[in-house]
Amino acid sequence: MKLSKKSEYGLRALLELTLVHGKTTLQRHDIAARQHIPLEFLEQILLTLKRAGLVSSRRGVNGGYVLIKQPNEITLGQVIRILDGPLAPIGCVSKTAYQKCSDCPYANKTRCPVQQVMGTVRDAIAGILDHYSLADFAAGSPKG
Amino acid sequence: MKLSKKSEYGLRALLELTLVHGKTTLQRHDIAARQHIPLEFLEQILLTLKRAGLVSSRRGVNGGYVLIKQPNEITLGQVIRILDGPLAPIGCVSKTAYQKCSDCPYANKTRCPVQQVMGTVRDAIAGILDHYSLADFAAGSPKG
DNA sequence: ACTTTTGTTGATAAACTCACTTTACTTTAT
DNA sequence: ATAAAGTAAAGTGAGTTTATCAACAAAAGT
Repeated sequence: MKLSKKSEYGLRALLELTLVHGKTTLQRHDIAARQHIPLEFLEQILLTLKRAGLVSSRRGVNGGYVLIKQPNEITLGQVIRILDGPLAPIGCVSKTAYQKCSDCPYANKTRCPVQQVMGTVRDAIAGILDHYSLADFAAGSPKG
Repeated sequence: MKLSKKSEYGLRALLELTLVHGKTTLQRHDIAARQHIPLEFLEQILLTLKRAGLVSSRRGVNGGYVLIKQPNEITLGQVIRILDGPLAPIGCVSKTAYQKCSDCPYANKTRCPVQQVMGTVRDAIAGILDHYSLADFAAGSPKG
């Protein structure tokens, strides 16, 4: 049940971009310095976020990164799915990346107890993370 | 945000023990066969559960494993913590195994946004898993 | 006593993932 | 041209996951 460093750094990076959204761009090393993220690892993460369409960048001397969408249009759930994969604790309860369990004795039959509980866990996690936007995140609001 | 095979197998094994609780004991290979768990891996898991005081075992010809506590006294949260460690997505929001983040720019200062959200996620997960007992699990009830 | 059936323990290991690092570009502004 | 920036892919070392194997220890039945 763990969040990877990759996702954590990704969220922190997007937080910084949210704080300057509409005002200026931020360069890799600015983000890295402000959030204590290893520079080269951060590059990788920003690149993934770029491919996913969350940020855009400009090369060259006065380049840097900017958010491509409005902060209230990006949820933490989206970000974590991009960087870490599905939120669900187990493939057979994922809604965005369902995978049937190959060797489960309950597979395709009556409903599996594990599937049942983990389904509610998934819904709880997604319920929070998919309703919590970058805007909420930056504001530090306790609930989405 | 993933559940390990170890925990999944552990839950499935305890499920079988719950189903026969008070009636009979179950041997390793019975559990393994019923839930499609690799036998030697299962041994390891049962041993961990034994050390944690959830099950006991008897050797010899009519030996096997039994639950040591009542099924409604064991929660899925306990089991997963034993086999997988803390439920919290990140060390600094764990209640059973807190660890302060070493290199977070918000460490010890004002409350960290990441910590804030992940705290609510932890509470949601623990809220489900710590109120869902093996008895509920075996009954297949949709809510704990 | 002896043998069989079982559980216990520790060592080993393949496969994979995580968290970076390195290297080699390409683009842009001046 | 050149220096500052981002792009891209591959490499790496440590650790975790998911097992497997073999030797050992205890209990039951004969």
